[in-house]
Amino acid sequence: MKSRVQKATKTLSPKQMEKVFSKVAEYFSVLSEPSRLRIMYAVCSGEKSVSEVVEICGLSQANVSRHLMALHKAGILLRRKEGVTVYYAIADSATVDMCQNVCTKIAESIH
Amino acid sequence: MKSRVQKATKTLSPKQMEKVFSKVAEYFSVLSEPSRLRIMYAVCSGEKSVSEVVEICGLSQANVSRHLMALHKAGILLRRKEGVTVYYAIADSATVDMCQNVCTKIAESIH
DNA sequence: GTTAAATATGCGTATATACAAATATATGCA
DNA sequence: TGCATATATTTGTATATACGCATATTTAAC
Repeated sequence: MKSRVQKATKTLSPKQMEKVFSKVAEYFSVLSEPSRLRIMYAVCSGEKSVSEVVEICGLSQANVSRHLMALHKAGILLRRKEGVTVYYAIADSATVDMCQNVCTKIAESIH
Repeated sequence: MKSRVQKATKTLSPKQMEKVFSKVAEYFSVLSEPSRLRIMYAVCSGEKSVSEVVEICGLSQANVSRHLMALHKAGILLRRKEGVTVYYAIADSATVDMCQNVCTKIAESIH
């Protein structure tokens, strides 16, 4: 962590470092709920509407809506409105790759 | 996320999938606190004792102890006792790499 | 405008956890 | 044994947030 963070934050003050850590913590926080990971799993195969995610995940509409919004506000999902329907899609495949890696590692450790 | 997770979980039942998501959520949860990220930053440059981390991070001893323990229980840090001193070190450099990537991306996106 | 469908939001409750302060435990040494 | 140091834990309080339920908002069709 040190070298690359320092490279990216070479000119950052301790206060700015704190700000980065705070933002990174928020980012991980969004991914720290099983329901949201389920939703990510549903969306990562392709853009989905709220209703479709509700159908796939079996969660309540209110919860799905809120979780999708949280993922969107964190910059993890894109949001596109078409009529009354709202579609969400992965914003950055790097996030999905990261989740893939963690899931794989943990799935293996469970076996 | 789909292809690789499915590859790793090809034979997993929905219940087992839930278990994986639950574990992954716990994993991200441990990394979703600024204090713990600060501690990770301190430890990733090399094994550190609890007191050293207290000194570096400026957090209370009780908090550092608990955070280090949480990171250890999540499998992120190794724990080694030598006399009264307890040393913690990065267990898997992949975790640090992941934090590096996220930190870099977010540090760039700030300014 | 009225209605229906899709999505978002307000509110109350339950749960989780970070932190501070005090205390407990463990180890090494005289 | 007694004491000092290092680490861990307990307890209380404050804060955050997931969920269920009800309701509001938005848009399209009529």
